[in-house]
Amino acid sequence: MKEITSQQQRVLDCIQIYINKTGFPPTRANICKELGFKSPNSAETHLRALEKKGFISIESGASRGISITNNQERTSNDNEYPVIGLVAAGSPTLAEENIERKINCPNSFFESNFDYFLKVKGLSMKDAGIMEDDLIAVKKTTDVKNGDIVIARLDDEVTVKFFKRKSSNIVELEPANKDYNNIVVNLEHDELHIEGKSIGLLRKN
Amino acid sequence: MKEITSQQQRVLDCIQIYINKTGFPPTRANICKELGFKSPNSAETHLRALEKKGFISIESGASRGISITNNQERTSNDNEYPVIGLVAAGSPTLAEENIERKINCPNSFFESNFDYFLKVKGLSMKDAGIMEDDLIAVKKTTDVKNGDIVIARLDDEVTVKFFKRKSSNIVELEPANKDYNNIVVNLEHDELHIEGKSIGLLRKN
DNA sequence: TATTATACTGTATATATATTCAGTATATTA
DNA sequence: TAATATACTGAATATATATACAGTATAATA
Repeated sequence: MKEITSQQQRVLDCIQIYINKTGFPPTRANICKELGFKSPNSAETHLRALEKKGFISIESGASRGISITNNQERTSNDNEYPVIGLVAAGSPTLAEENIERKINCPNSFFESNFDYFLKVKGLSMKDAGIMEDDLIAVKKTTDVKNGDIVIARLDDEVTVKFFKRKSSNIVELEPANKDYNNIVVNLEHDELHIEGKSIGLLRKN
Repeated sequence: MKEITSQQQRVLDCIQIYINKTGFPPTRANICKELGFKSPNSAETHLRALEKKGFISIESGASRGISITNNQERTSNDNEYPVIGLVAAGSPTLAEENIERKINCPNSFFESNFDYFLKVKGLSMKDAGIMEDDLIAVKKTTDVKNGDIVIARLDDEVTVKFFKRKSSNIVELEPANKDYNNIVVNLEHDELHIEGKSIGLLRKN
């Protein structure tokens, strides 16, 4: 996010105030009237500058097609949670390219704090009520107990399963669907990375 | 606030969703496209009806000059949604004694507005990923389509099922669990009251 | 029975609006 | 020094949009 000039800030404020007051964004002419400009092109150029700097987005051709972008600063706010979709092999889960979108959600929404939403692929946890495209609230931790629903990484593939420690060296990842088999992991040979555990679920019909 | 018809509700929802998605209200043409109308006047007349009933206000002459009226109910509890547990026979669902607690949640959390969370009892919708003690986000409406997950009241008992209209008089309430049977309702003899439909789900492990 | 509300299609049009082009001027950067 | 960003005025225009008008049809209400 680049620097904003004082005039551009005035225009940005004007847009926000107008939306708060009326429920819809202003036209170029509205902005001119509010700020005392005499040409609609004054507003236009400011809007284009704000768009270029990422403060707003403008839908081409649409009247009043201005929307204020929720920028990174607001995102770092404590209740914008990223939604992680398909995780590219080898890339860290929370890498930029894996973030599908963000969801605003109160911090104390689930029983415990969590770090991101994971979009579920497949039906391997169907009998635990976890369906395709459900969003799992994931808490990043390696402190997992038997019976926890964990997000595990095996050979660059991310999977959601029940966690079951069989012995000091053997861990089983157990699906909740009889069409799938348990994944037996021997920690001596295979690298198992526990990304975190599920502490809740969100579904949008 | 007068009664709203199902079509008017669809238009109102469409406006809210459009605003959530784009940041600004739709034009008449936008609404037509979303809802399949072929004439802009279809949208226009619905908008005028919604305005007359107080659900929206329209600024004359302004493009996209629609704003959704925040009525008293919505204003009083900003985003505190009640959790409804066991519903006492014969009592209205949202009666004080049925409210277990409240959950703070952004208004635009699910795709559409909703009215309360219903705590699920039993496993009759297990194969749809709805488990015991899950919280269903319920939108109060009688405008339901085949395949919708509806909250229905039959003989003072509240149940969550798939909705399936078989004929003008026959409605089937279909569980998502082969251990349960369809409930066939003959509207001539039995009284079926649709409380609303599920628009999302929340689970806390 | 007439009236009103709902729910549409289809056409037409005045005007609201975005957007381009032509200028002027100042300050900053390469 | 040339180029670029900022900050405007003023005029012109294609088109996006609200809105009226003419219909059709059904259901509810007085």
